Amino acid sequence: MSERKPTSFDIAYRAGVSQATVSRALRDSPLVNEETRRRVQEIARELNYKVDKNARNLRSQKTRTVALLLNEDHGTGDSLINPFFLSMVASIISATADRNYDLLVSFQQFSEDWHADYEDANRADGIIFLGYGDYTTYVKKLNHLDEQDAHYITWGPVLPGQPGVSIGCDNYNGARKAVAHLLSLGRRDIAFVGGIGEGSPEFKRRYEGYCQALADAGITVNPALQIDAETSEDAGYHAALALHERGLRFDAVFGASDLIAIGAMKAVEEAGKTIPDDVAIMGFDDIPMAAYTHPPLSTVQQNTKLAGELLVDSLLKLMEGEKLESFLIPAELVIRGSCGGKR
Amino acid sequence: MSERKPTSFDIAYRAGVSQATVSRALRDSPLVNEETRRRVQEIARELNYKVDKNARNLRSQKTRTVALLLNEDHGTGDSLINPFFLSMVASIISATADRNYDLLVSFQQFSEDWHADYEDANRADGIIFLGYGDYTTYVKKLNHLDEQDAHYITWGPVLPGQPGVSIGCDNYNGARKAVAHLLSLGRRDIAFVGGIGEGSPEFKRRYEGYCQALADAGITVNPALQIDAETSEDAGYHAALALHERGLRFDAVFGASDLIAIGAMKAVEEAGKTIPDDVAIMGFDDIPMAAYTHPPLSTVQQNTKLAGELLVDSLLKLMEGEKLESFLIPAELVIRGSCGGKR
DNA sequence: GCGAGCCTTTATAACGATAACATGCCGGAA
DNA sequence: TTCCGGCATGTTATCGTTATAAAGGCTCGC
Repeated sequence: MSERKPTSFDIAYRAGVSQATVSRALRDSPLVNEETRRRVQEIARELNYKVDKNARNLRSQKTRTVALLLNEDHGTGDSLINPFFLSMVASIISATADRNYDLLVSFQQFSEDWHADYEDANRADGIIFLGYGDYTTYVKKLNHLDEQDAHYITWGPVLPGQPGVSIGCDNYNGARKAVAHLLSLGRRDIAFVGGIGEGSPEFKRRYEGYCQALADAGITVNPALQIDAETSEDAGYHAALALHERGLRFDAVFGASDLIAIGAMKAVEEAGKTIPDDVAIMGFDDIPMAAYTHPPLSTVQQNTKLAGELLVDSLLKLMEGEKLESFLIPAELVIRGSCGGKR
Repeated sequence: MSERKPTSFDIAYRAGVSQATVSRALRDSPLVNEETRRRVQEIARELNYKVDKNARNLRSQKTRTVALLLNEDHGTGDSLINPFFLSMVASIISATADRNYDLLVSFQQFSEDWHADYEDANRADGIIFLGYGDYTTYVKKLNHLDEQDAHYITWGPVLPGQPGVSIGCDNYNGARKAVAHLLSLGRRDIAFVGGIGEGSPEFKRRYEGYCQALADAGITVNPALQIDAETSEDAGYHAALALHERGLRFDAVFGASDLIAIGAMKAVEEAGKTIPDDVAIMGFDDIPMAAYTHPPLSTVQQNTKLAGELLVDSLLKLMEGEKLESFLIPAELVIRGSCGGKR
């Protein structure tokens, strides 16, 4: 077919103008005459010419590319990625495409030097972080990024003194609403399944919302009803099982995530209790599966579409030098069958 | 912090060698002395130097980047992406990261000139296509890619005379096994929900497997039991409803995809039938939700992890000039509750 | 003792664009 | 007529690498 990829020189030759004019014409520069521009663009189309992004980026020192770094243990076995993150990824792909940016997706794996690997290497103008292993070490890395004046945005907790700009879900009020709802249905002994250490500040914040809702109702929090679990179905299952084996009574389980809640459902049923009559279940995230569990899982919905758009838009603003504040997205309660009706 | 990004010249200066030597040393070229290499690499580390990817790519005309193009109508509303594709995306992200390649993800949207936009623009060395709208127009576009000697691989049907190399699921045998299983359980009137036109060859192939299984059992295919539906829960719901309104008797539904099957489940239940006693349900894909429906959906599992790895590996081989044949991945039956037991 | 050949390194030319500066032309004010 | 400013374009430098050619030094054989 074509001998060689056409360059701007080829177009310049055919159009009878200089190469610089071609470059300008193709970028719709006002410095070039309307008529010349049309001619140049016409020829470019004919030759199927496309600007070499590497050359452009090298010269202009911009990439119009955003990197998305996922922190998930994808290595071990075929452990699937958290469906909630997957929704976020989809939304971010959409949002970047809509804004005419390229998106580079990878896992935060081997290398730890994110900034160097992406921004310094001129592969991207900014980075979106999705997921953090342990929060404390994560913050250290983010501080390192700040020192290097990297452009990045994180999805996750919004805490005072936190490095960088973060977009997150209003975990506190979301959890509070959810627990308030359970209380309004007559539940009193509500278990909280999810780790609340410093390493997982979002769950902790949800726990605080949980505590506040109880306090609002004049109920004292029973620490024995809280049990740690990371966000997986398995962990939720085992935690709920352990809770049961402790011999504790509870008439509701608030899972710190849908996966946990779904695992807990399994444990509750295995213990011979019915959902929602004996035990009401409430989750957090609203992953696609939530609507399909039996009974369908009531949960706190995170708006992933909005989240993706906000992340991308905010990052672009940061890249333009704008100063931004971290931002919390309100969470909505989605009532399905698992929390039952009034009793 | 740092005034300016260090370049290979900075390292050269400190190491007391020429810039070219630095470049070679960092690439572990055998042309450079062991001692010099160590010194150069040491200094590079100290300065936090990273090769500028744009410069490198421009010069070497390679990007070590793969583009993943999704074909899904993400534009309209908040229609979520098919969960099956999402699993594929996750697997492809993993596979490219493992192979030390970068992955550019986008939607096939505005532009139609994929090759030009990615390979010609030197943004990627090859393209992975996931999803195709209408197959016939899709093939036309692929033919255009061939003319331009593009490097690409597609996920989807494997048909004779098809352009390029394709990796896909063994739809025919997967469907055949699934229907054979339904037959073995005593079902006789099995409906097929899914479009079987030229525009959706994979569903068509599944239908052929369905027909073959029936033929194997000496049952003549009843065309009235097939009804078109695109792959969405809604479409499956309405199709199954229509089937029911036709006044047809059926004791099983084979959905061409899990989403369709899940929609059909809803319709079947609304019609007052129980699953699986009155109507058995079988899906195809094994999306994450399949395990959570009520009853859990029996389905034909596509191995997305393997698929992603094969796609990436094959594309890399193609990029190296290797000739490859299209390949079908065997599909496994996953028996859950929705198809019931023997009767 | 001198050229051949190997090892290592330097010097210089791409790669294909954009940015900055210089030029030529034309019309209107002086 | 002359000069200046704006418009359209051309010229040249530059981005930071990798690739290629050239060159310096050192050993070795004759």
